[in-house]
Amino acid sequence: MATADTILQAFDNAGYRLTEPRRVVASLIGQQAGHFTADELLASSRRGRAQVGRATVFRSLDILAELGYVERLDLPSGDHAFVACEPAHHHHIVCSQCGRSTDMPDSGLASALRDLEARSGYRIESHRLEVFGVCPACQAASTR
Amino acid sequence: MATADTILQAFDNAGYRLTEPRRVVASLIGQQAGHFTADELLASSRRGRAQVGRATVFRSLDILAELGYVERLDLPSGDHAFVACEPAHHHHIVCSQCGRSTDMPDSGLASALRDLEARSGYRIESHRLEVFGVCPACQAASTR
DNA sequence: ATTTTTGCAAACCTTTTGCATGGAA
DNA sequence: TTCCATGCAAAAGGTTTGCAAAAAT
Repeated sequence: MATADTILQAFDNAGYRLTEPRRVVASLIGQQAGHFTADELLASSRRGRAQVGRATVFRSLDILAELGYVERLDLPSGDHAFVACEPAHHHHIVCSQCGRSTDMPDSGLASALRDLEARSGYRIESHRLEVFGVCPACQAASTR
Repeated sequence: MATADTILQAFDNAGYRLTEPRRVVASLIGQQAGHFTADELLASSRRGRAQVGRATVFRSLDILAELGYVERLDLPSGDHAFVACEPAHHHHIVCSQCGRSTDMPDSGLASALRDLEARSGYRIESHRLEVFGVCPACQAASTR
């Protein structure tokens, strides 16, 4: 998962200026345990001393999503959320209890898609897989 | 894909009353070639003689999504759309040109997920796969 | 008769935008 | 100094809700 530092660097490398609000956003994202909404990020900035405007939060998340350090997630509830992640194609498995997400190994999905491509006749351009479940830690917690 | 009749029956079987607006919505959905938004459905009702209120369109789509005759789709553009479908677990492959969607065979996804479950330690509860590409017909059309 | 459903309009929420000010390079 | 970024507040979508009237059972 991308850390605050990694995210800051990402802004820099992509030619964006390193501003105070962006430092704050980077740090806030680094602190999120699981997925978070734009509003939650905004709220947590308001809880601290370093405040950031609503528009800036959205603008920053936009950029980071573009750069791949954050990914948009559509939760089963219909809410839109984000998770911090590495900028490479991958999928997430999201814990439905704690919201934490793990990058998942491809586990045969790629070959399944090639198979599908051949069978369906579609030329596949992109895909999106979201898996929801209960993570090991939450399973352990509920057994206890 | 669910037809207008199938959808009407679905309302009935689930204990909802068969009203004129619901008939109209069912028929409009039956006419959609590919995916459609709530607003598009509303607009197409306005084009015809049979009008339906905005709220009713949303309420009907809610019910049908619940019953599984329609599925919510998150397009790569970020828009929310729906597609008519059969009420069984399945995935869609959506044409990025014409918007039509086909139910796709499972093609190894299930086993890939079992593998993932074993490897990640998560207890998988649900998943969501959306595949986007160009359908055979649109490929042919662009070659021509 | 009773209960559900509708339609309208207002309320809501989330996200975007215009624009003048402030800050980074 | 120049250009980018911020923050505000307003606008814009899209979706939901309260409520009285209308329709289905």
